[in-house]
Amino acid sequence: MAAMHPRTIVHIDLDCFYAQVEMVADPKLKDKPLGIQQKNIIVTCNYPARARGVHKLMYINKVPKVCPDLIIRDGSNLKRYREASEKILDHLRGWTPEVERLGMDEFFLDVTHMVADEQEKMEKKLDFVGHVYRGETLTLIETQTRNESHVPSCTAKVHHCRCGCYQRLMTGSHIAQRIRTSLYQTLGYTASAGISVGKMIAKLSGELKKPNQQTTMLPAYIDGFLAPLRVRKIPGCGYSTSKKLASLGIETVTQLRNLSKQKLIKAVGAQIGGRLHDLAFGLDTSHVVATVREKQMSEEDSFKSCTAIDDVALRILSILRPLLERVRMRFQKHGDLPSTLRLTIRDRLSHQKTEQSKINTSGGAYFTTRTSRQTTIPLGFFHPENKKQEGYCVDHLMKLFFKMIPRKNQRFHLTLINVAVARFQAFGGAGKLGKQHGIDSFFIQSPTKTAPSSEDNIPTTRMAHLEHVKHTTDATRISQTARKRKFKTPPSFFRPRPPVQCTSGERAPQPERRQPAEQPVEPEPVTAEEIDALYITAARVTP
DNA sequence: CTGGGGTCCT
DNA sequence: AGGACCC
Repeated sequence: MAAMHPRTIVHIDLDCFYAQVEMVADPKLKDKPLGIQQKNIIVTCNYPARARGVHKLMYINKVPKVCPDLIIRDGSNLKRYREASEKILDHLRGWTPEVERLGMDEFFLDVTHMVADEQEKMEKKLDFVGHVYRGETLTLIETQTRNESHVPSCTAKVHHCRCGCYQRLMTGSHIAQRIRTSLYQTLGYTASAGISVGKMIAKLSGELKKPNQQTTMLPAYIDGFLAPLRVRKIPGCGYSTSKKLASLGIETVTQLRNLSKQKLIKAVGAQIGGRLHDLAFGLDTSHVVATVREKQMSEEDSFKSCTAIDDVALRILSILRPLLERVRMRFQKHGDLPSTLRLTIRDRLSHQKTEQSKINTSGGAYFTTRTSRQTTIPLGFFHPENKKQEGYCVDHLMKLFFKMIPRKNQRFHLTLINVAVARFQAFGGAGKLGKQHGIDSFFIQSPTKTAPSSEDNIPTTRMAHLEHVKHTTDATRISQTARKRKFKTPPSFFRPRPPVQCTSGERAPQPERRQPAEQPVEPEPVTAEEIDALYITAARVTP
């Protein structure tokens, strides 16, 4: 008979990740209260700081009261955190290829095979290592069983699962311990872990004892553990879903269990409803999906106010540069390039009206909603040898911006700008080939365009102008100088060779998804008239 | 007066 | 393109 709980899943959660990265880099910080700041917020902090009352997502102005000597590090540049996360991911993959990353600091490992291997080769473990949920009960039962004395029937029932999961989880707890130890010894990071028979329950188990500890959850205790939890604790049941459930009078898992699947699905949709119903009973068959590369890359910046076009362009530029750098690094490593470029904004003015309706319908705090526009771009566009990509990108992004803020006179009040690239595809086989064959061989002139003129330098010129704008505030004067400038033919764009072959062999076959208009349409850079209009608008909008 | 990322579903 | 979720 097939085992009822065949898998062993380990969830690894790095302790206060950003803070730990800083502490590993600078051990002096280790025992002092440390907070990581982004904008006006302490996004995370180490445990000494937590002992003083600092917590995640705490406003910076609250800090002096609770912890005046908090050491603060700036966390707005995520580079080192990304790198640390990659190292950790690689390290974990050394133990098993079945590693799924969630965010930067959480990892699911399916260690079923490791457990099986170990059980074949070695003596079976006789004890758990680390915490076991309700382990006292367990010890009591074992002692009593050994002594053949009376075992209360209800308790005995509880830990009795004959499918073999008890032994597997015992082995799993040792594997988790070894992984955590090696993580600490090789990279210096501590983590908490949860060990159980499914992803959700492993994740929830790991939260029971932190930091730098681990907890195993035996199937017999799952139902009892889940019963009193708020539904909001269930991964996948977020703010919105839990509000919907609350409106039905459902706040705990027990209440959720008493709602029919039909009603649940009606309330929150088939996907989430179905999942949630199962999860309420601890039933979780979702697989650990090995993490491959990111499917999109983005950079964003938030701020109090951005109301002028020039400001938009400059902010876009400053976001764009590190993003392009990341695209280059990825291309060097994996030989793929993105073919989608997206601009996202948060505009106070344009969604002010919806704010009211949002409050009315959802009855809660409004979330400033984001608006985005995206465009397809020829694959070769992002090739490192395309020296003008920075300027071209600003062109595209400004066009996308004007799709969202269309009217010349329309005022706007941005509080966030995000630039993203997506739809990565293999380009030219590999990053290095470019040099061997001469980079020109990777580009073909777009057939929709006439040959590039020698004055194909508009973006560069305009970029220089943008840099100039940075040091001046007289928008009117800018608009006049801009108008005098003669803009010529739009720049040419590149197309890659006929596709070489996607390297995504490792991915499971996907349901056939139609690519939107694969022909890389001419991206249409901003025209001279539009640029003029842009500056005129800037002049009007600027106070 | 919630950061700066990401994923998948509708 | 937006919504909801995760960290």
